Amino acid sequence: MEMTDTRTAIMDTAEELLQTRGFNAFSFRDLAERVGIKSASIHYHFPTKMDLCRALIARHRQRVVDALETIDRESGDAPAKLLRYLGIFQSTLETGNRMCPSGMLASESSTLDEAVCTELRESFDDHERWLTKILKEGKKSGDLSFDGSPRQEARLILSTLEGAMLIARTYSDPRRLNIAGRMLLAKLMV
Amino acid sequence: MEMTDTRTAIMDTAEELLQTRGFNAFSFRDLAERVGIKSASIHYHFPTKMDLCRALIARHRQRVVDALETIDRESGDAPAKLLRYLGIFQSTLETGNRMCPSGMLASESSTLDEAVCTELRESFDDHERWLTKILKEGKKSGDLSFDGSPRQEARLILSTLEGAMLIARTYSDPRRLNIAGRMLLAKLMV
DNA sequence: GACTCTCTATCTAGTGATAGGTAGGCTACC
DNA sequence: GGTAGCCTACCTATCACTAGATAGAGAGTC
Repeated sequence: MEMTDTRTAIMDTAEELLQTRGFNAFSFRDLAERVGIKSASIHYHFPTKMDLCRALIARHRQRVVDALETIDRESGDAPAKLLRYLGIFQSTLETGNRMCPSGMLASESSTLDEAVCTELRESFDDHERWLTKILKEGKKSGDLSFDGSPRQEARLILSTLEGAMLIARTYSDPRRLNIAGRMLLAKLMV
Repeated sequence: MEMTDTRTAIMDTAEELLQTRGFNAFSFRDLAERVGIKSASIHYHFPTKMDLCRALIARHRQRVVDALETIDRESGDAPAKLLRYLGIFQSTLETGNRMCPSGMLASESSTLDEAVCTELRESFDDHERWLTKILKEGKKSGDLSFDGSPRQEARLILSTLEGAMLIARTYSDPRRLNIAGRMLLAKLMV
């Protein structure tokens, strides 16, 4: 019907395939069959597969930024915010054993456009900036305690969660991520 | 099967391509051109691509197990062993921005054989077993200190290193892994 | 109301390139 | 003379992508 509906359906389906299979492991035909159109029609909305990739990562970034702002607005102290942050990763993994889109693209980064890689790094930077802010906040208020710099601790948290997702997915066991997340949080609240 | 020179050359080249591009992002033709033979000849040594994948992961597992045994034999206390363990990951990343083979396959696991997935999980189990042993050892001797169970701490360490590799690779910056590794170690020696 | 023109969103049909894999032949060594 | 190792030549399937046609909606003109 409307351009927006189909475009959104393509992106939603592509995002699911990206998160479950990887960007190089689904074709425009896979996508088209699921959406219920022909593969040629996808090219009308996204001229090349890289255009689709750019759109996916841009939308994902925006959603993450929005989610983090919501956490800032609705949650209380730093530990509460971090707990909700963990929740994002957990619910991703629990929804069809999906990997974080950024993490998946990171593993395929050598096969992607430079423009996509830049956007991908900025996606990780979004997480890093927010975590750094929360860690500073928590240290100042005395709710969190850690030895490294907030920026380095932020990177460590993100690395751990991405790695835990990657491995938990291999075992199809979301509890692995859950336990890793809770341990991570416990170490910050000693 | 004999380990002829060609077979080894195929595996070495395939391993490099697996670690840099991913298993689904290189073809038998890519492989053949680099080795200096025709793609049909690769099928003589490895009938299918999955056979090649199985051989790669089996060899990788053996090498990891051997490397860990060497560390056990040559290194002193638990912190020294963990430091050398980190060195394995760092040198992998510093050699052409390579990802750990297991980590790369993990991201592609949904496109792999069940047999390969099983071997992949066992590969992670190898790390987990060794780390668990070292952590128990270090706790007993007082060289290491941590709150979680040795097994859970082992999983956390492996997750962090895999995730840090994944992200460091995206930035082409091995120092990110180095810093993550050193922070991880520092937290165990408080 | 009927006409034309344009735009959107899709289709059919096909491109050249490349994927993994196969059949059968050549050559050198035991 | 059998076999190991590699070759040429080819297969079928699929890839991202394109050209050109078509149906429908909307706007403006008469």
